[in-house]
Amino acid sequence: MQDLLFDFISKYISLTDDEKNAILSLDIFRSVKKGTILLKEGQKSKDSYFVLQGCIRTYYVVDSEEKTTAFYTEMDALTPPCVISKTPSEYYISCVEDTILTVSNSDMEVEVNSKFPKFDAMCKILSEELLAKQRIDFDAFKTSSPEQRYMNLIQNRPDLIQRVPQYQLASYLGIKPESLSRLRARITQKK
Amino acid sequence: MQDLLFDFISKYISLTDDEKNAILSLDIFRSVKKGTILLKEGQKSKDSYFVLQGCIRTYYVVDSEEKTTAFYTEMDALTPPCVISKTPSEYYISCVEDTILTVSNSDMEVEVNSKFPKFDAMCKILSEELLAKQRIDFDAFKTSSPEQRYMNLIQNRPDLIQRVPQYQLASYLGIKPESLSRLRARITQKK
DNA sequence: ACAGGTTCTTCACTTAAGTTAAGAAATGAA
DNA sequence: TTCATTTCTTAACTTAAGTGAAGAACCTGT
Repeated sequence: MQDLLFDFISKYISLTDDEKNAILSLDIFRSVKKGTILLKEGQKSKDSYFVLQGCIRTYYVVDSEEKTTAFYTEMDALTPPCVISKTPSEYYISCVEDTILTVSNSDMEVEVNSKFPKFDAMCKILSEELLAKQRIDFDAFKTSSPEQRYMNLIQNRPDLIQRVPQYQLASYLGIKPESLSRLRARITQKK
Repeated sequence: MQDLLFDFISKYISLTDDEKNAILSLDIFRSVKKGTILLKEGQKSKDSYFVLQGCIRTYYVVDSEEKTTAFYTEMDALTPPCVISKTPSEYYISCVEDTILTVSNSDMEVEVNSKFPKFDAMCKILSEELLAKQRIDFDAFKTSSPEQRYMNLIQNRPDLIQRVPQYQLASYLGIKPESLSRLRARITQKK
């Protein structure tokens, strides 16, 4: 399992065995059951996540309605905004499937980064890449209709459509579950 | 003018006079006229921008129609995704108003960052903060209707409504200019 | 001040999303 | 397996956004 993490890291920096052992000694691997809530609205947290297997989602509760804003699957990293801003979380994080992930808190990261400067360099590159990637996702969302967004999803993350409930997908696409249902019917008609 | 830049930097790190002079010697300040296009679709670029005064916008051209996705005003930093991915730009950047900004290319940054490690640290913090901020903006966009988005804009960036043409604001809100016009009429009715 | 262009608003009409409600299908636990 | 709960679909109706077209308001440069 940890090989998945090291494979990912090796795309950015190369680690010595010593460094790998230092990471392993942190005991950051966790296995969590479907439905587990990792973070609640109002909670403070210093934890960042990296998904090795499975799927987690972030959602807000507005007027007692869930609004899913993101899904994180294999090789996705998530540092909740509340960790950066040091304020209570605005949203929930829960497991869509049984999931294996790493949990690292920001104190640990400060320590590892000061011991291994190249790890710090990797984090910088990673967050710059994520910033650019997220910007492009945001732009694509803004400039397209719900139907186009759904088509994009089929193209770019076809697995999500299978592994995630429709009502969660709907708010991820910025619409209601009924609209997603209709939209899907419309598309299969066209073919 | 440069004081604005140093005031901004001082929120993150403190600079010695030597360091300030090193930055000034890079000759990064530019004054650009309204309408100037800083980056075109298809171009490659290594330039990042920091707006000291004025306003610039990013937009895509889809079916010969402009889709504005972001506005950058005083104290906003912009590193286009194409600089990170090292691929041709997908979008345009142009000046909404006469604007004073800094232009720094990624080679320069590598050099400055290796000379002044604390500058590198600032960049890391900045991109993490921007990532979190942008995530929150994206979530807010997804979970609200065009009307709510417009109300949010009045709250959070009232200046934009004054200084930016309506048709650019419309696509920024994810709708057509005609819809924005109606939406505004609807709101003034309600009051 | 004027002409030409750009930008904004309005209208009538079309299309799609929101809402409410009901029932079908799938899932999970006992 | 069965029952209860959750999730998904369908339908009728309401509301708002997209479209096409026209004219008003507003710059901007000469």
